[in-house]
Amino acid sequence: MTVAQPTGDQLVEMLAALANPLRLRIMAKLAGGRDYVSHLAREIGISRPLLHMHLQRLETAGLIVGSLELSEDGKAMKYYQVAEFDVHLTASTLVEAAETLTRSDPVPGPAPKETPR
Amino acid sequence: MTVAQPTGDQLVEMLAALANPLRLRIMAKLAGGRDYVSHLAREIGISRPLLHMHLQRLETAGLIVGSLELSEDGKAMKYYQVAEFDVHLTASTLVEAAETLTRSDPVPGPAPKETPR
DNA sequence: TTCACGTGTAAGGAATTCTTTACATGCGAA
DNA sequence: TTCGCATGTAAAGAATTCCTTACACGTGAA
Repeated sequence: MTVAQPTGDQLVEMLAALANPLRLRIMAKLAGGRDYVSHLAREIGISRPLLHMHLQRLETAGLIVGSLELSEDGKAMKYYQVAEFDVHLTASTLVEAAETLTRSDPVPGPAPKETPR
Repeated sequence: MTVAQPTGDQLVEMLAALANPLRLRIMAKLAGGRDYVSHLAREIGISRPLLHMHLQRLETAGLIVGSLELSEDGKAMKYYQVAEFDVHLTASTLVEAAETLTRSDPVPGPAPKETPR
């Protein structure tokens, strides 16, 4: 599935996933070809659990896809590869995205008032 | 100045700035026309100090531009408006961005080793 | 059996980010 | 002078995110 114009929530998740130097490098590495977790961790020079966490974040955001495969010598290998995506960031695309925001922050309730001194 | 293909560090900063529902709404609001801080805070329904911080984050990222102006009745008004930007997110653009990453995380030093049990 | 290498995940602390509260300034109008 | 509305910022707590350490399991080869 190709992500082009995601909803506001999806966009926020994607951007948050990409807004990290480490994850950006991970994406770049994977863009050069699929790889499995342990090997990729050594490539990049970080611990496997840490990479694992970042991979999850990227996968949840729909930026990469993982598949568990069995190597010839019987080992379980988890391969990841970049998903297809093409996101355009522009004032107008942000407006569209903001319209479909459901989550979180600004509670539509009463505006917090600033205590006048 | 129009931002099109920012450096890795700049991109991370921009994405981090946009990866927040509140700031996305702020961008969307400002895309509909420039506004000053207090008014915008009421519009969106958040406290002014909070908005102030988010605006700073957006401005630092180069996504908005602020200008302090004097209203006719002598009040200092800080107007913000969206900057021009056009960022394309694709596997290949990420690769380019990652090449110019200077900051932070993965220390090029020795890879942290996982204690074998 | 032990070692090397693959997987996953939980627990804890460090570091950031987000948010509120509170105080500071300045100007015009009542 | 006081009030309303504009600005900015500091301090403190809550909530997240990031990272390390440590444990779990499984398989093939020595």
